[in-house]
Amino acid sequence: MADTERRATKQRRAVEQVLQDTDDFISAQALHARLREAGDAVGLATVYRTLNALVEDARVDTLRLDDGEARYRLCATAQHHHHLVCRDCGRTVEIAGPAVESWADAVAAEHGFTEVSHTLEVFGTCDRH
Amino acid sequence: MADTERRATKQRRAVEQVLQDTDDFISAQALHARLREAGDAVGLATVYRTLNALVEDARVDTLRLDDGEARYRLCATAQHHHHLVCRDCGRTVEIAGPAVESWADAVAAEHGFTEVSHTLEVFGTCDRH
DNA sequence: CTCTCTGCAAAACATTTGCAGTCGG
DNA sequence: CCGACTGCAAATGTTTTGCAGAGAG
Repeated sequence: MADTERRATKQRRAVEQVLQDTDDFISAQALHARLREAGDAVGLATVYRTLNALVEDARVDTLRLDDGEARYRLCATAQHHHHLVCRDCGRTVEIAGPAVESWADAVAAEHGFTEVSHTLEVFGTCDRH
Repeated sequence: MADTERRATKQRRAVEQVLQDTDDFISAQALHARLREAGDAVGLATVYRTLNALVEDARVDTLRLDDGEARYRLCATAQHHHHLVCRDCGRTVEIAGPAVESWADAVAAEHGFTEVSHTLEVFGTCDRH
């Protein structure tokens, strides 16, 4: 059920288009709203379904903030990376942290943990809004 | 509203007791269920209210997983730290990562970000369940 | 044609809130 | 006593799902 063939429908393309045009993380609700303004009448349920499919295919990243709303963003690179997100304007920069990766692995191994993975997000206020 | 005096009620003590007895992260729902089994009839709303109060007072940590359920855990130390969580048994180890802290600050500054904060959680499979 | 995908509305959840009554200090 | 705290139920907000119909291949 991972890469089962997926149809190229109008609404799927519309969702991907919005993601493409958005450099920052966007919530499903916001994405849906944007589609409506753009004239594309895509159902909210479809937006969720499409988003979940994309996440499953590892084509988008998910970010869970404390407000209970999940944010989605198209992955620029398929490889593992982190994000530097502006608290105010939402601008996002993809960052790599080689040192962090190995540190996490090391610490985990030290405690007898294997199959290590991790999540790391950096937040801040950017100067040029 | 931060450290406004807080009353020591039976239900508050019950919630803290469960947290005390739980070394791992636990969801509000699970905590509530555990209270019920224990005979303490504490309302779910009260559990949430108490948990939020504790978070506000920085006495517990919050962790948002991808299942949309927030997990809570009593802080061992008041200072900033991260967690190494076992995917299978939920065992949690508090870890410190001085290098990560400074790295995050540096990278953020490099991109013109200030007021930097971050979240970092490490997951893995621990050998001794 | 067939079988997946979509829309809509209802359902399912987690969490919050309004309010009257309770109880700690 | 007084006001903060609680319980319950209703309200909220997000995400999921059931089902009949639409459209891609």
